[in-house]
Amino acid sequence: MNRQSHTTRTSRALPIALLRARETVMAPIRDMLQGIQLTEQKWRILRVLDEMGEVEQSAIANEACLLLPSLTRILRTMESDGQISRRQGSTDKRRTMVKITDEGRQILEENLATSLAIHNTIEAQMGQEKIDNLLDLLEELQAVKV
Amino acid sequence: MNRQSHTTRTSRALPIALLRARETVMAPIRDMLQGIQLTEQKWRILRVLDEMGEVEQSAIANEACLLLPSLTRILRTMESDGQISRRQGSTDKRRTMVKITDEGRQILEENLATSLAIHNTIEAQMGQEKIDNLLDLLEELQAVKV
DNA sequence: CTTTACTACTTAACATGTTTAGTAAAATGT
DNA sequence: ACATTTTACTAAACATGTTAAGTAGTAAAG
Repeated sequence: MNRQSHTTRTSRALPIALLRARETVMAPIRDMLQGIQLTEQKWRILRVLDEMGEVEQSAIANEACLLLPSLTRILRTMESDGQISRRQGSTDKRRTMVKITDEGRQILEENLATSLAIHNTIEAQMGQEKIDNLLDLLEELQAVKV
Repeated sequence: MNRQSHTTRTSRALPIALLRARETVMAPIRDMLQGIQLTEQKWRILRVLDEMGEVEQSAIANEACLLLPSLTRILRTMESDGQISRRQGSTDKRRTMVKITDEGRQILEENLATSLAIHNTIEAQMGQEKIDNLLDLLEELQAVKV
């Protein structure tokens, strides 16, 4: 009995395929981030905050794919590093409202060129059409109810 | 000046889009794994070993997207739990050859049905054609040189 | 109005991710 | 043969992932 008789090849299993593809894309981004003392997670948080404005932590957790316990710790250091600011919610005092600071926004701007260059390298090899197609499929997969 | 003027929307950024899609797919798989005291990483290792037979650790790390230091620790507990076995390489004594045990294979077999059911749920909602298309694009992205 | 549930976090503990440094074996250069 | 470099890991330190438990504020039910 063949080894693959009872499971799908890992290269055709969605979770592993998504992970491997992501590793390819992240490798050069991680190189960029190492130069500016920022982790992948902090970069994601800055981008989400830049996009969403002032939001509560649960919203960041959802958008940036982080669990609240991780977020609590990460935001603590980002606040003391001056990249984000926090305040208690005015109507609902359970909530902590977070926004990006000018310093945080500056980090994004300083690394925009590198970030775009990485994206362009990938696009040059796969073609814009396929990238768009892939992004559409990923958005659709993300919306599936499981 | 609009907030999105200098960056791509995060939903159209490959790293975040890949991560979010993966979270959707992994959620029910994590539920399954919690019932059998197995982490996502150990599940991935078992699947890779089942597919590849006896291989060195570096090969597992590549295929399962784990770094060697993580793998060292994880395999230590998997060995003591009887899910894998290790031996020193015969020709090259630097290598550690790893293979899945019958007990490890049994874990895969016991959870195959659940794993397939999850895949089928997703396929039912997106359609097989789109899933195949997505997997093709992911394999292609994975092969890009960055 | 009070009790009960629920929500938005925080804390703690342990597993894994990630980087740097170290070790032993193998390959390479001279 | 010898020194040098490379390879395949392992160890340690710190950040993050993940689960379970706890806290305070809010909403719902009676």
